[in-house]
Amino acid sequence: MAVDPAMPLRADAQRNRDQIIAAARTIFVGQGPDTPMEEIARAAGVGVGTLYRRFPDRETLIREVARDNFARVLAEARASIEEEPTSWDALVRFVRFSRELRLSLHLAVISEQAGAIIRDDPETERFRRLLLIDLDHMVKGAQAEDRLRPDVGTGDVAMLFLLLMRQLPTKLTAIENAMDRCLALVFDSLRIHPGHTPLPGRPITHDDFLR
Amino acid sequence: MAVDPAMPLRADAQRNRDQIIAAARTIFVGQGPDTPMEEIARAAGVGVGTLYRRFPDRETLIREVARDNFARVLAEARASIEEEPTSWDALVRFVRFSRELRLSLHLAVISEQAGAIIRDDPETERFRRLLLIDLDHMVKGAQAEDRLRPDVGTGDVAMLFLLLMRQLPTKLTAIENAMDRCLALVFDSLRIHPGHTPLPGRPITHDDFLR
Amino acid sequence: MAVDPAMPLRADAQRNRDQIIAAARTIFVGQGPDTPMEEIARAAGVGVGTLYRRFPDRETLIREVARDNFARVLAEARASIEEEPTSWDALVRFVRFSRELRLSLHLAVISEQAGAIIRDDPETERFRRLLLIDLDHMVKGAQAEDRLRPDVGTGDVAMLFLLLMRQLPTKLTAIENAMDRCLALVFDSLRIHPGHTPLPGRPITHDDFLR
Amino acid sequence: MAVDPAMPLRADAQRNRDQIIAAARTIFVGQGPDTPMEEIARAAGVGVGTLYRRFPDRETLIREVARDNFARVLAEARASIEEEPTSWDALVRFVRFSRELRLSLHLAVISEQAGAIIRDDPETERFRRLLLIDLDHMVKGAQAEDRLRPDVGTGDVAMLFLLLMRQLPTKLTAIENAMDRCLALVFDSLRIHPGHTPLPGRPITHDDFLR
DNA sequence: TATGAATGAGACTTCATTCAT
DNA sequence: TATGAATGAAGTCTCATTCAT
Repeated sequence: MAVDPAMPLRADAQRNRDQIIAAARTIFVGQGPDTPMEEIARAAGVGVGTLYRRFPDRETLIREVARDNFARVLAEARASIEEEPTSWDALVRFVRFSRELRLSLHLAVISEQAGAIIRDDPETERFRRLLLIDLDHMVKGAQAEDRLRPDVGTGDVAMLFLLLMRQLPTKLTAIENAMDRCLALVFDSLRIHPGHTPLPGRPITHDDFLR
Repeated sequence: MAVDPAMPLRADAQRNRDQIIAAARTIFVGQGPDTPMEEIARAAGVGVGTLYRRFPDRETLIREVARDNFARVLAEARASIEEEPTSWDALVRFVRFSRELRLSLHLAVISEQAGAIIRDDPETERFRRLLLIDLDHMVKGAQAEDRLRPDVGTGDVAMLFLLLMRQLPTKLTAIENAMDRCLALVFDSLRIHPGHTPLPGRPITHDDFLR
Repeated sequence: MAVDPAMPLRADAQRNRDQIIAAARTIFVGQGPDTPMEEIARAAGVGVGTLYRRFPDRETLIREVARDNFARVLAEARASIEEEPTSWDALVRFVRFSRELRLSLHLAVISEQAGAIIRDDPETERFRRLLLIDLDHMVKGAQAEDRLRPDVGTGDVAMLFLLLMRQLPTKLTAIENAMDRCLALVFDSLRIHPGHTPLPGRPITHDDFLR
Repeated sequence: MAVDPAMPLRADAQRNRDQIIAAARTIFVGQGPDTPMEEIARAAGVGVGTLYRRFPDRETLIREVARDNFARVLAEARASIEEEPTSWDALVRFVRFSRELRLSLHLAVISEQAGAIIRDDPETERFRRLLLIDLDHMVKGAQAEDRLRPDVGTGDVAMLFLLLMRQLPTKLTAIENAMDRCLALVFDSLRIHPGHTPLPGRPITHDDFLR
C-alpha cells in the first residue's frame, strides 16, 4: 500500500505526478500554498484521491514542488557557468534569468508553515548547498576577473539577490523596464569602480549561509 | 451595531482597540494575516466578541492595521525630512529606519487576499500618495545636492527599496550586519560616482507609481 | 436589584416599558420572535441594558408582548358584545376587526419556542379562558337568535377563525377584498340556511379548547 | 466543487440526498427552518460535511425541500383530477389529502427569510403556476357541474385553502374530527345552495394569484 | 438608572484527509 | 487504480446576557 520510492512509476502515474506538480506550482505562485487541495487536483485534471495517493499530505506536496523548483534553478546555474564566457557574465545571466527562483523563495517566505517545511527538508537543503557552491564559484571567479568588488562575499551576493527576487504586486510588475533598471543598479553597485564607499562589517561568506 | 466613526470611543474601548491593533500587527508579522481571530483576540487580552465588535471582519482588521502602519511610516518620512541636514541624509535615514514599512509591504504581498484589501482601501491609497510626495522631495533634493545620480527617478528608488524591504527568513535576519551591507551596497549604486553604467529605459517617475 | 412587580414604575420607566413592548410587537410581526435583542432595543430607542432591566430575558419579553396583545383582543371582544345589537353581529365584528389577534397567533405558531412560552404562561392562559367565555357567549347567543347553525360548537368557531387569522404572504394581502371574501364565505357556511350538509363527528365545544 | 445537476448522482450519494431531504422536511415542520444544520445532518444520519456537499448552504436546502414538496402536491393534484369521477370530488380530495401542502406553506410563512427564498425560486414558481392551472381546472369543472357556486374564482378557492392549510398548535390537532369539520364547513360555503349571501367585490381569479 | 462595551457559547461553513465505489 | 463522496475538526462570525462607566 505504501509507495516504494525506489520503483519507478508507471508511465501514466508519472504523467499524473508531473501534472500535479505543474498545477501546484502555478497555483502556489498565484494563490499561495494554502489553496484547497481539491482546487489543485482540479487544476491538475485528477481527483483528490489521486493527488493524495501521490502526495500523502499537503506538506509532502509543498516539499516536492520546492525540490522540483530548486532542481531547475540549479540546472540554470550550471548552464550559466558552462555556457557563459566569464564568471561575471554567468552571474548576471543567472540572476537575470532565474526568475524560477522566485517560487521557492516565495514559498519559503509567504507562509511560516511552508517555510518551515522547506527549511527542514534535507533534499532541499542539499540543493541549497550545491547552489551556493555554484554561486560561490561565480562570485570568486568574477572577483578574480576584476569585475566584482572584492569586499563582498558570496553571502552578500546571495542575500542581495534574495531580496531582489521578491514577488512584487502585479501593478508594479507592469511598469516597463522597472525590474531591469533595479537589477542594473544593483549590479552597478557590485561592479568594481573608483570611489565606492566601504561596507560595514565583514563580508558575508558562503559559510554564513549554511547556518 | 455599526460603529459610528465620528464619535470618539469610550476610554476603555479605545484602549482595547489599540491593544488589538498592536497585537494584530505583531501576529501578522510573525504568522501572516490568516492567523485565527481567536488567537489575535487572546494576544490582545480580549474576547473574540470584542475583537469583532471593533472590527466586523478580518478584512477590516487587516485594513486598519495597514492604515495604522502606513501612518507611522509617513510620520517617519516627515521626521526624516525635517530633522536631517540634507535630503540625501533624510533618504538614507528614512530607508534605514523605516523597518516599520515592512509590515505593510509584507501584508500587501504575503497573501493575494490581504494585498487586494490594502490596495483597494482609499485611505491607504491616500497615505501612499503622501508618502510618495515626500520621497519625491527627498530624491529631487538629493539630486540637487549632487549626491544622488541624476538618471534615476523617484519610482526607481521606490521600487528598489520596496524590494529591499522584504521580510527575510528568520535565520538570515540573524546574520550580523548582513542587511546593513545590502543597504550600503544599494546606496552605493545610487550615489554619484564616476564610471557608473547607464541604465536601460527611462527613469521611473513618481507618477509611474500612481497607477 | 430585583424588580418588585407590585410597585408601579416611575413615569419615565413606564414610558420605556411601553416603547419596548410597542417596538417588540412591530418587530415580532415583521421579523419573528428571533430578532436580535439589540435591534429591538434600537427600535424602541433605548439601550440593550434598559431592555434587559425591564425584561430579564427574551422569554419574558415574548410573554409580556403576548399578554399585552391578548388583553387588547379581550377588550375588543367585550366591546363587540356590549356595543353590537345582536350576538351574530358581535361575532362578525369581533372576527372582522380582531386582526390584532393575529400577532398572538403568529407568535404562538411561528416558532416552537415562542409557542411553548405562550402556552405555558398562566396569565395568557387566563386571558384565553376569558376570551373563550366571551366567544361562547356570542356563539350561543347567535344560535339562540337563529342566525348561527346549531350543529357547530364554540370550539368549531374558534378553530375556524384561528385558521383564518393566519398571516399571509404580503403579496396576497395586497389583493383587494380577498380577505373580506374569505370571511364572507366562511360566515356564509356558519349562517343558518336550507340545505347545508351535516358535519362529521360532534360539535367541538368550549371545553374541548381548554385542554 | 460545484455540483453538476446534469450528471446523476452516484447511488450512495443519491440515497444520502434523499435521506437529507426527508429529514429536513420532518425537522422543518417540527422546529422551523432555523434548526441547526448539525441537527438536520444528525437526523439524516450523515455528517455535516455531507449535508453541505449536497446543499451548499441553508438557503439551498430550504429551496430544495420546498421544490420537492411542491412536486408532491402537484402530483396529488393530478392524481385527483385523473382518478376522481367529478371535478368537485377532485377538489375535495385534493384539499383533504394535500396535507403535504402544509410544509411549503409553513416554510413560506414561518420565516421572512425562508419565505423570500421560496418566492424567489423560479422552479418553485413554475410548480406554483402548474398547480394553479390544475386548481383552475377543478374549479371551473366543478362550476360547470353545478356543484361549486359560480361567484367564486380560482383565486378565492386558493386563498381559502391556503388559510385552512395552516399549521395548528399540536394540542388542537389532537382534537378528534376538528379539522374535518372545518373543511366540511368551508366546503359547505362553496357548494351551491339556496340563500347564500352575495360576496363583496369581484371573484379573485387564477390570474390575480400570479402577481 | 441608562448606556453600550465585553464576553463566550454556539451556529455556520470550509477543507484536509479517509474511504467506498 | 482513479474517483469523488463522507467525515469532522477548526475557523469565522453572531448574539444573548452580563457588567463597567
